[in-house]
Amino acid sequence: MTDVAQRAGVSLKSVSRVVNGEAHVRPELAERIHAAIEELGYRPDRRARDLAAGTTARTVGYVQVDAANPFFAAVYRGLEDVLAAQGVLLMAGSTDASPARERELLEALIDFRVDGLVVAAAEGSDTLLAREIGYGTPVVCVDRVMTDPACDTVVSSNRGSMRRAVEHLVGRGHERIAFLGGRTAVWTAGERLAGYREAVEAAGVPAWERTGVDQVEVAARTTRELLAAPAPPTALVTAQDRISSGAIAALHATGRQHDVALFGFDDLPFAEQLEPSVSVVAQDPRDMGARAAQLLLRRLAEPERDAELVVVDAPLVHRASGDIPPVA
Amino acid sequence: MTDVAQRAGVSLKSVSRVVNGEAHVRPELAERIHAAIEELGYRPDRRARDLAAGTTARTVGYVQVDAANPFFAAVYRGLEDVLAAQGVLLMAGSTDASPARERELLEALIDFRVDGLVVAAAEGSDTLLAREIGYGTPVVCVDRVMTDPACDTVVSSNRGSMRRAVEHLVGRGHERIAFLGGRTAVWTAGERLAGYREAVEAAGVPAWERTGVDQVEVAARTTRELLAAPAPPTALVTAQDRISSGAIAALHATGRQHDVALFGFDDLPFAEQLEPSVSVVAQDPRDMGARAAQLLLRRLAEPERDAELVVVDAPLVHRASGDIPPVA
DNA sequence: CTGGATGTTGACAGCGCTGTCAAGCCTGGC
DNA sequence: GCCAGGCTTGACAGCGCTGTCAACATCCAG
Repeated sequence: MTDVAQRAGVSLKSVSRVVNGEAHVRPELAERIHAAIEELGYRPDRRARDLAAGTTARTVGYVQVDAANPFFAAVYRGLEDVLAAQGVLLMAGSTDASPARERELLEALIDFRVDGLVVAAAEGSDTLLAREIGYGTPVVCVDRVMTDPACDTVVSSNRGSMRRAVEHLVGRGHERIAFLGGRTAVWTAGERLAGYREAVEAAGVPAWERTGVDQVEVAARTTRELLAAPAPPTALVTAQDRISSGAIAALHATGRQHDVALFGFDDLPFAEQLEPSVSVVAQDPRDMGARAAQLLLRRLAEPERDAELVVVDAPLVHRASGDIPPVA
Repeated sequence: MTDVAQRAGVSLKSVSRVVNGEAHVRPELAERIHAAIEELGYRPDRRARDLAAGTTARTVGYVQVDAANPFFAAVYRGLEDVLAAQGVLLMAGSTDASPARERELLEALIDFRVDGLVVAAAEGSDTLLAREIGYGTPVVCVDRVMTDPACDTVVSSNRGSMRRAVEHLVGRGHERIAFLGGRTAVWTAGERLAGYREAVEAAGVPAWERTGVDQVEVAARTTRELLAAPAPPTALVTAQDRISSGAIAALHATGRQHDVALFGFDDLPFAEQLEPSVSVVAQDPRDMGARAAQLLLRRLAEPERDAELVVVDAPLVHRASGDIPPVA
């Protein structure tokens, strides 16, 4: 900037004025400055500007479990959809469910003085987050619920949708419905399990639970074990996309895909084209991201408002696999 | 920081020393400062630190077409895999193939003084990018090639792999092989088309090209049109995942999936479980991202080295759909 | 007990920029 | 011709931090 000022033969302040489009600069002078900027390829330093003006960086930090996972990628896109329109940039990182990494990320983001944080990482350093909320940093939780302190939150209707999916299976006459779910320490996993339990209890059919499944391969192996049982389940409920993938792979590999009903949580690519097509509870992660961004923006505008909980309805998408009847 | 210094009764510089773990601070003093930091919940401001120390922000900008697209999300993850280990944070944005948005993003990223840029957006403001390279900003192109000035680049073996896929189809006896590709202004789309042409010309079978297909729905419609022709293609080659998705949907919807051979570019979720399972050229975008990050890191270390072109081999994954013979 | 080496601390300038404020200029109305 | 009022410009301080350097304290060898 000093170079630009020198080249144009003006003071720093005049350059600053031109760069920021302030009024009160003689057109002739402005032109000279523009020329100097052009020749030097000058771009102002946002960090210095924000520091000097006391403005925030207009950036938002996004902490997710895994950027390559379609769910989180879609949330990211949803955030971006609304944030980019406001000129807000995203800084993001994956935790791979490691609390240490989450802590590291959160701290790095805070050190950069992001305007707000969106956290889509189910487990982890609640304490650090709680503290940060205490200091007034706007935080929105996605797909995770924090109660102390309360925090703006966006979640799907995990429990209710899962319950309805299981009820559908019950309605088709199933009595041996196995549930494959993730680690129950994860809030959403717990909710979905609870939905399953509500449904089987209400129907008076036995609960058959396998939790702690968090990889495709484990889901496939578990499915094979289940199918090999003397009285195997006639229906499978898979509590998230990776588990569905594993179960579908196992079902196809053993040729049982037309015999065992399947209801998955999370929509799947090619769910329509698979044979049988697969019934799912379809979350809309992009929408969740967009809502999270809106919540964040609103909190930025009104810091004192009460924490808001947005529950996005995740509808059932009925396809063939959920309508397979129980075999005798 | 001033608050911390006051509370601990020391100078700013001592706090700075403790925060940065410099030597030459009496343990007792350090402890007092730590206590003050703890009580005040102080976190240093990275922007101010970088500014004062003249260090870079240790951030990398990633410009992609669409964060929700699995290919770009995987590249992102690959970048993160190697960058996070170096304590480098990513700032990313989607362009949706809009040059204006790309320009905006690039400028914003530059204003934040990122250490380097990774660009995975096929079309766009080469001029701005070229200029930035001229100013010495490290830039790595992924899935796009820029020649003037040369720039570190990571691409798949687009042309060769596509040629081999078509050759495989030819080897199975196909003579009516239709190609569904994206907009040829996009470098990768052009390369894949070129690979197709090489193969059909060598085999002496007619070229049958449909380009400019860039949405799932368009791909599906085009596929239906192709199949409705008097002498429909006996094999389809789809030049990217979204086109494959559309073609597969159309094939299944019309019940022709077992009659028409299909070879797709980009691996697909459930490619194995679909019936028929689908043959593809499998790019490894996560690896591409990792290599891009390595290239960037290397250039950061040695700014003067020649631009490097990394071609990642994209192997053919033979499954059932590529082996369907031509119907008479 | 002295000198030099080493350890500890803080004052101060300055990173690139903006806010404040005052100085100098021009305008038009009387 | 004079002055109030507005326009244009730049000097300067300071955002939160670090580098430099000088001041002072402490230690040990001779």
